[in-house]
Amino acid sequence: MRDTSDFDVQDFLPYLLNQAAEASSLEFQRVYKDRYGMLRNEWRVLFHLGIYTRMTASEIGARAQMHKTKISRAVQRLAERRYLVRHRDGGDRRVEHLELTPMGRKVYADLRGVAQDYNDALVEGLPQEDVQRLKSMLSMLAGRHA
Amino acid sequence: MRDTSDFDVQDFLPYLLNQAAEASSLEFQRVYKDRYGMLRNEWRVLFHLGIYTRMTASEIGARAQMHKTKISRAVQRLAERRYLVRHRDGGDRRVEHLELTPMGRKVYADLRGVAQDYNDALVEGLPQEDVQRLKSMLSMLAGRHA
DNA sequence: ATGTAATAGTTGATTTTGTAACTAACAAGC
DNA sequence: GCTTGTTAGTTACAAAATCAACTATTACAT
Repeated sequence: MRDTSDFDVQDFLPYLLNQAAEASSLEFQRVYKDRYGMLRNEWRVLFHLGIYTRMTASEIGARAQMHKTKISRAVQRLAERRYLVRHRDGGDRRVEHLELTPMGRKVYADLRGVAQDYNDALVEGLPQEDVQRLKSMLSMLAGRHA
Repeated sequence: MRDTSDFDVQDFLPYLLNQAAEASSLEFQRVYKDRYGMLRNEWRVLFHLGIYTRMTASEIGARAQMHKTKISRAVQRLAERRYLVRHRDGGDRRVEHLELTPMGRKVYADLRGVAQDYNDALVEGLPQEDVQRLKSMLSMLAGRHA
């Protein structure tokens, strides 16, 4: 039934990572989708603005490793829903500073709470030390060498 | 600059997992794309057939956690390129047993080699024990939706 | 045997993403 | 001043994912 080689899909790290990422995102994804009709990229932008209060699209792109077109469209939809506003930059008229509206902050606060609970449930039962090691390995693999 | 809460994107496991998964898949993705014009779902199906020699679409779906439309379309393209063939089932005429052609096996062997090397490079420097623990944690996270 | 449900896999309509080209603004060299 | 290059962000079109509906076949209960 098995190939001669001992290499299995389960040994291939990118595959395992994708499986784990998809499975672990699924349930939470449903929350922001059902509750606010948001897409993943919109959630990511919202999350970043919730944490770093004021960012440009490029800054979000650099930090979240998202392509600028994804950000552009996510920002557009979040702006339509009045979850964020765009501010001009004093010196550089190409730049837009993004900030959550009070409504956007409310949505963020709600989802952050869900995310926190969800995250806690995910690592429940695992030793704190293992979780810490997992996170640092994932950060390393993600390429931001933490 | 930071929100009052101490919850960061980097603490949210699904986010970290997605970042790591995307980053770690990128380079390998380019190989099967550039070398064989394959998509990720096609690579996944090819990989499974390379390992388990003979599977139905449903079996692949169950094992790889892929939706049947993804598999259907991936199989279609792989069949067009003569990387696999479909065999009738003796008893059940709904079922198709899939198998790689010699050409398909050659492509699989090539890509498996690349995958192995790539995987080795990814975990290079990390203690064997840590890698094993990472894999088992990822399997756990991939396995159960909570 | 016959009606109903379930399963394998495909197809079509709509959404979402990805790639590349685009506009607008700034910056640097001459 | 001009030309050239770079950066911020948008838009257009093609590729792909998603979701639901569909065909064909088998299973199961009455």
